[in-house]
Amino acid sequence: MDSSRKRRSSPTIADVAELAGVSRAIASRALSSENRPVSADKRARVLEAAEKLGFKPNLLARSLTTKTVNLIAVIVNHIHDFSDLDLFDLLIGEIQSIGKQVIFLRVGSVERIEDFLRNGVAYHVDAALVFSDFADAASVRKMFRSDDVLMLNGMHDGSSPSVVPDEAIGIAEAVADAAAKGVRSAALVTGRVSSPVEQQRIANYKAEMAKRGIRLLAELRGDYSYQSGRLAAQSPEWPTPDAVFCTSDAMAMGVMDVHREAFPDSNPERFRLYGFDNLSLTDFEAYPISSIGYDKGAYVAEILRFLSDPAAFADGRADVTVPTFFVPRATS
Amino acid sequence: MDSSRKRRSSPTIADVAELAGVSRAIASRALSSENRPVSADKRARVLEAAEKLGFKPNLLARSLTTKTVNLIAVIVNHIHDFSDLDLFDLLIGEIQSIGKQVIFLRVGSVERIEDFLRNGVAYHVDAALVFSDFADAASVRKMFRSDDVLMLNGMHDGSSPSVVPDEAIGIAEAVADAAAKGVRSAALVTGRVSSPVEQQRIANYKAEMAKRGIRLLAELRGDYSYQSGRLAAQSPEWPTPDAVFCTSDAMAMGVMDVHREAFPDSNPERFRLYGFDNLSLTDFEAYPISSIGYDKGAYVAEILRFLSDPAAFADGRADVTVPTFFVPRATS
DNA sequence: CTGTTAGCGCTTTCAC
DNA sequence: GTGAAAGCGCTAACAG
Repeated sequence: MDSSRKRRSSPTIADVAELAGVSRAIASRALSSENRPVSADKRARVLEAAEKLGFKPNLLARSLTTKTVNLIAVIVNHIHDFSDLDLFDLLIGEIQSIGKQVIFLRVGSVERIEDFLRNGVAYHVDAALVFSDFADAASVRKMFRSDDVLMLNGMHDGSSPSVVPDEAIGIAEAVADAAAKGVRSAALVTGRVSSPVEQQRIANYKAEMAKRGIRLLAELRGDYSYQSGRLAAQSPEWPTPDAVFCTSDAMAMGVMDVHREAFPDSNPERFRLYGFDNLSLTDFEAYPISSIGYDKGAYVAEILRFLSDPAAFADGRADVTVPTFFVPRATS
Repeated sequence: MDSSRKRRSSPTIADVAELAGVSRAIASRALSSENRPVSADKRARVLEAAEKLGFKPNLLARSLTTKTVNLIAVIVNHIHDFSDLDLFDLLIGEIQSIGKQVIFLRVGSVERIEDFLRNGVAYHVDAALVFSDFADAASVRKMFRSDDVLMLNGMHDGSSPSVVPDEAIGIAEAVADAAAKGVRSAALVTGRVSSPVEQQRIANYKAEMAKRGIRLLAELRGDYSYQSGRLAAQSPEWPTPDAVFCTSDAMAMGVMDVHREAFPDSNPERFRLYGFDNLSLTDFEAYPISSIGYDKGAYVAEILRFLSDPAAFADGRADVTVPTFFVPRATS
């Protein structure tokens, strides 16, 4: 009579134990992925019972005792900030392959961060991967009550580790390529300068250009978007440089289209064009833009290394970098 | 002496209650978003204590009793299947705005689905949104032990509701546009025909073409990608049609590039070109492809309507549709 | 190896 | 209004 309790909701481990004729503890052990001590026959009985009942553990309940949820928060800006979709496809796949799940937090502004902080959703994740540059490490640690925060937005304080592409390498290669081809002057089309990554990127370009004796004729400010690239190219301040360096491929596409339009038959091109990000788009024939990229696999591998042992990762004091490289295409 | 327990981990509701000098039950009620009965002064004391301690409720523990986690699973294929990023940006934002979070499940194949089924991660979500066409409704319901499954992949059984763009409308408009411009013959470049959505899409094109007296000269099979569009256009079977209908914008881009290359000066174009998806890419000057799209806001609104009251949504027996429309651009 | 016993942090009866 | 107490489903001691 009492065995008919738990009518409608899904079977619990207690049901499995009862059916198998063992204690809950034994059932728990038999079902555990780790190798807990259980006699062979009881394990078999438990497994059979679980199968028969269609038992699925309640991971929330489990996490209450184990203090681990197998949930990773990925914090991004608006999603079109993903300069590279492939990266996230790879990342999510890899995270899943180590048995964890990804919970996406889209944080389009500083206020939203405050919002989450106040309402406290999605705490208790095992770790947080921060791509959004609206969040600093301290805020995120506070937000998730966790020290396992990996900064991927170019920011880092002393306490949280970070992984960043080493942009200096690719930029040096690109500028060297230009110099080798006789470029003496250039324009720089930039993105949101509020971002520390962007500031560093611009500084790298300037340093390399100075080193190679390339004169900076103008610095046009965009926002990484195609439209902002178009606007820059149409701006009255637009100079007549030997080369144009854009801090995003989308902006380079905009620049390219404006000039295709203005000088439909210009052949050879009026300037050498360099983008940044190495979007898969640049493999399209209409936008064969030389760019700067990095090995997504290596990058994700570092992230996974962090996830599988955050403490060890942080131990390596310095922030981890992944090298970038220049990818020549038709526009240079 | 005992008040110093709970040293390092985050404060629990018991800590708050203790500091406020009330019982845990009172603290729970005072902190609840619903209006539970608590005297004003105790509520104030609790709120103050919570603030002071930086208390954040453990949502997992809460969900153990409330049976609701405020977690929505979004199940996708590989991420580049997102024919439209904007959609997911919008979707995640909206879901967050109703206080829920998104957990992303990337399921690249049927085997992966089985995998999840066995390991049973991420159960107990409140609802699942299925974009992946590797999962049928029954599997997903089983997978999540939940009836609150919304099919967005074009599949549906009798039990789970669905939302789909009504492609017939936009396709009819596109074919009508072609017919009005004197198109008498056409080629069709298709995607993965294993997908039911694609099958329906193709059927729609054929029906409309028949209706308008447009002859189908060839049906080339691609996989939605740019490269497959290029391949189709280079195929020996490529006819000389008045128009080319592609079931994705990316394929149309590939077709366009191949022909730009083959006939650099062809002006007017040798055929009218129609894509599908209305990618934001088609706003780029280099790919001004006429396409078929739908209102993402309306689509997401329907999804949200489901999320806020799944039972009511399912009540309206029929599957919900969102109209598509033709978006003319330079290529038609 | 096994079962009993405590909880994890929170909400919710149910009496007062 | 309030608090004591009973769980939610699971795992982790601790004795046997």
